[in-house]
Amino acid sequence: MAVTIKDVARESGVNVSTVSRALNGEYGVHADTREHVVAVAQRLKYRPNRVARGLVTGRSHTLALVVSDIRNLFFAEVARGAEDAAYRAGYDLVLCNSDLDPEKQMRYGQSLMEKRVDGILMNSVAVLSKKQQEQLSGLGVPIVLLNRTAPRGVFSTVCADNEAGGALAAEYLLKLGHRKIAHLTGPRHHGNMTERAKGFVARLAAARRPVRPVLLHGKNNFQGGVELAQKLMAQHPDVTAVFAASDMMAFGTIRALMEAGRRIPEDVSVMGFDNVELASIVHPPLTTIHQPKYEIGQAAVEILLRLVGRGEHQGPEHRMFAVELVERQSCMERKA
Amino acid sequence: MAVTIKDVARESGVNVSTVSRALNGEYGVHADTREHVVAVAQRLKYRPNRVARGLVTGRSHTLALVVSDIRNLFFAEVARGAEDAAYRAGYDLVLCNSDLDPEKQMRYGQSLMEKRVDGILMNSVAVLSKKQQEQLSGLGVPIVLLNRTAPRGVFSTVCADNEAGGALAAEYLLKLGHRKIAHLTGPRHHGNMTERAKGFVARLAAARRPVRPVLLHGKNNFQGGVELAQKLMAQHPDVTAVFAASDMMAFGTIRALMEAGRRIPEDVSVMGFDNVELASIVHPPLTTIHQPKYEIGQAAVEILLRLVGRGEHQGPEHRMFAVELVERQSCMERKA
DNA sequence: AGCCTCGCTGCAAACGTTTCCGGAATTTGT
DNA sequence: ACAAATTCCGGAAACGTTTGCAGCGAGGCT
Repeated sequence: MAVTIKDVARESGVNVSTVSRALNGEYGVHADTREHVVAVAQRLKYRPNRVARGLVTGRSHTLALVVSDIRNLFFAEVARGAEDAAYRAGYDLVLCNSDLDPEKQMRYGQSLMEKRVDGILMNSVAVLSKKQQEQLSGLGVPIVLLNRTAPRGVFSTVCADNEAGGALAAEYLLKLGHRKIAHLTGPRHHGNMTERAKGFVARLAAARRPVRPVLLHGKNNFQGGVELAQKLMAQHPDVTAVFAASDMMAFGTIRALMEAGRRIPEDVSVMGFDNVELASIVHPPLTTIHQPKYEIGQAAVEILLRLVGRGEHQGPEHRMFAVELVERQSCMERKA
Repeated sequence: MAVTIKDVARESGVNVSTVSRALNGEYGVHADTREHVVAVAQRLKYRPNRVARGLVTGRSHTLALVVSDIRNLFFAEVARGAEDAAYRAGYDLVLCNSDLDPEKQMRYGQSLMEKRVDGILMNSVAVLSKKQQEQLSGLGVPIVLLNRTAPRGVFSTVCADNEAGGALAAEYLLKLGHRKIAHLTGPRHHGNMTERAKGFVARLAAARRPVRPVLLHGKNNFQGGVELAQKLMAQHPDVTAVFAASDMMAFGTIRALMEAGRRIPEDVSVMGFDNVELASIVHPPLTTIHQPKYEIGQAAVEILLRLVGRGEHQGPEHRMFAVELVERQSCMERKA
């Protein structure tokens, strides 16, 4: 059915090896024959079978992206950055949704291994046991993580400066005069969010008049924000500012607060983290910490590509992106 | 390095063909030997090389999803549905972002072909020329489209009942007593949106007192909504209701209208289409037409799987999902 | 003029599977 | 007990490439 390299060889009167060399731009083939061969190949509409090629070369020219859920705006943005970079390099990207389920994550690892993907881009290995992590790193395929909680030295990482972001938020809220402050964050041991919390409380503690925020853990999505905000109002009705660990959580808290009759930002200031597109759309427009999501995805595959380039993965690489505060209308000075 | 089927064969004292049969659950191998072989395979942690398998079977157990942009919430949701279905069937999904660029779309087609993907899930072929469409369908791989504008009989399709959705919107606005109505839609010849418009104007025309809406074309995103709304206010300041062809466009129009001092829904009612998660989050919560995005993705790969099952693609399949109106707070009765 | 080198090409092995085919061993039928 | 049918297994080809090796002719060097 499909036209193979043999057809091209027969049609152009040379050996398949010559065809291969001619088409792959290798040295050692006469200009004339090369020209002739490519002409024939074009005429026959020859398309090399990459599966066969992969079998002998050992590379599949495929990368994988394992995230918890592509519907999460953050990951969608990362995915786009990653895919663009992969496309430019002639690689393609298989998408996996793990829901942070350890079992699913390991199954993906195995399956991707069997497919001989050249590299894996992974959300996080925080939910995995030490043994599972070793199993993953022992797969022999370079892995870059989107946070840096993992044991250094084994996985590469690329992420935003979450800790600095948390500090930025703290500074801003402090500057506005807030003293009763809450931080609503994701599950315990969530890599990136843990760092945000760390930077946040550290900076608050380092203030001239230190403040200790109330800290609540919950789900990292809209509903989680709603629930935590309700809990917060019940337990600490006097807080005047809340920093949510993601924009989606911030949207949820805003919703819950407004439904309870609080005005944003007059009664309580709310900050997010991520700066997803909707942060500027929603009302009130959300003050948040921007992290370069697209660039993170892009950088991750660049690292991956470099790693597959030099065969046995040498030292892992690490890259961290700066974050910045983007001020909108969800925060204001504490009323005197 | 990696353990192959030969290692398993040697270690368990049988031929590779027997190992293959034992592991793949084929008939014709004694229960005892099978048991022994799988035990050895497990001990050696044997993982079959799917590339090699793919070479001989001709199937890669890989599907592809090509959408314009995964950051579009609609596609993210579709992608998740598709990936879940693929995962269950042991397939994986490669992600492609076409930006609706014809050249990029064709390059993806070629590349996916070379990788021998078993099926392709594609956003739309509306931007492709007739010749390009034929080229795609001639690739020999089943393709299912996410709209039904394509020449029937060649591609399979799955989509929501866009036309009915448009009609639903019209009915609702009519019921609320609106007479000055606008429809803000995407580019001309955008498959799904064209149908929405069709259903919308048809239903308005069929009313007891027919109304002819003003129709504006623009970009299908937030910014497009903003621009069209501004244009609308300049040209037709008297409209009391606008139906945007997507939620993102609706968000944009709401933003533009509010910035111009119009109140939603008191001064003008706004409807969307899609019912993305944020439709309920935003203020005011958006009245919109719900379409089952996750299920669409899911159904699409189910069709694909069926198609690859029966070798030469028989007749293409078509599937259409019902839509429904979800009423929130962005619309109200026209003031008397 | 002979030898070496070098550029070009063909041959064949290899990558790791699946699967067709045939043979041996075992069971069934009469 | 013998032919026939059946079950189980090994040999080998095939899938479509890449690539190491060797051959061969031509040209440059001494």
